[in-house]
Amino acid sequence: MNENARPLRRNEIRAQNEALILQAAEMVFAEAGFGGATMQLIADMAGLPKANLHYYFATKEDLYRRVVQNIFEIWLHAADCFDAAPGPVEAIGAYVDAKMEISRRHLNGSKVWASEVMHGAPVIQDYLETTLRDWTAGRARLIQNWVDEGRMDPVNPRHLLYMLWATTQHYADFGHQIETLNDGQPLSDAEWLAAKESVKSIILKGIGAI
Amino acid sequence: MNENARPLRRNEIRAQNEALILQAAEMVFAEAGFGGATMQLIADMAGLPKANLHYYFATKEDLYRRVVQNIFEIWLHAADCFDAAPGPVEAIGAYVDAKMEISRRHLNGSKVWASEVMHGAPVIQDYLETTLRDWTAGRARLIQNWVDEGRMDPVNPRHLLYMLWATTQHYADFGHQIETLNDGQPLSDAEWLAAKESVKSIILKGIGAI
DNA sequence: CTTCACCTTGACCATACGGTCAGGAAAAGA
DNA sequence: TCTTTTCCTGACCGTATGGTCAAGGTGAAG
Repeated sequence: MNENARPLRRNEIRAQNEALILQAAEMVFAEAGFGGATMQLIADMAGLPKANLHYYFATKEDLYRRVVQNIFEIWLHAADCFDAAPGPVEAIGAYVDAKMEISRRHLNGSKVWASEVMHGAPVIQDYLETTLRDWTAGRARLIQNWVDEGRMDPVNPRHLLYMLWATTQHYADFGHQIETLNDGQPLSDAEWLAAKESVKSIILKGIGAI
Repeated sequence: MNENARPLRRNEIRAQNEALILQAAEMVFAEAGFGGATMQLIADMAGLPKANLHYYFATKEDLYRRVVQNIFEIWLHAADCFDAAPGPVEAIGAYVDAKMEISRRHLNGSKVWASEVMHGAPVIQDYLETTLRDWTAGRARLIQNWVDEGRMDPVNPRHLLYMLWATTQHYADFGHQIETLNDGQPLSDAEWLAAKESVKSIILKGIGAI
């Protein structure tokens, strides 16, 4: 797999192979689910012998856990723009943009994440109960402040967050359905833009922020 | 498959066992995914020997297909209220109500459906390309009419439909996450009502229908 | 009662899966 | 150079899975 003539250094080898395996695993887990995924398939996808996977990741669960944690990090990071913004319009607008971009750029990761939660979060339950719970509480308070300041309608902050998650995540998880309804064509750049704008405008108007 | 001349008692046995198996299968497929589900587990859940499952459903795929088709019927049926309504407010309001009820009453079915679509719709791709495509085109036209008549803002009908699907489906598929963020408690009747009203009011206001 | 189609199930089978391991190759360190 | 550490992998193993089957049970039609 290493076409460059230059021999790789130790830490380079490890980093490269782990990344290769994680990428292949993300794809296979997204397409087949945890139960349907096989180490052999991931190995083939990564172009490595199966035994080599077990050298870097002891078990299938370990590998899966790493994939889930990776996407969780990205998912949570999209929240940064939420804090930097001066008001609901900018915050929610930027958040929708960021999450739509995740749905588009990390399609497989998004699916793995959805699958994990859907099956009861067997490996990241603790994250949900700590990191995510804290994050959500903080953002709900922020939204409540905007409500109290009269900058938007008195909506339930949690249900608004769920709506943001749902609408943006949908374009990844149900991307296949959307593509089928789009005459089998993936959404074009323009259509992605239209989707983003549609989501943003309906929600922002819906909560009385514009 | 149905023989009309067959004595009633026999039919009852078959109907009862098929229903039992389908219910158990729906639960196991929802919790473990297609790949993670095992016939043995479904059999145990149904209180029948494994070989008996294979008497009624030749293969795991057959059983899975039946589960998916069942929920698809229910899912599509929720559209009825869409047509009977005189305008966007009533139609979308009733549709959200119906779909939220499905998320609540058919939680496992909803998850199986989501999982099926997420993994590329291996068994119901033809439904997506025929029944669903037709249904969507019809509803999109209806919405466009309302737009043309000035009864709502000029939103993209398809993205509005995706938003309706996403927001309602989310309460099933990500129900575990929502429950975790709700201090580990399932949503109460009041909270389900609040969720429904929240979704309806934000979307209806967001599209300028109220 | 006899017959016959339908239902039931323990035991069994081939396969594929996750995981292991011994031993060799290659880089790093001395 | 020689030694140590890390990396690589074909061959292998125990187990669990989807699926089969033959033998026996059961309701009801004739």
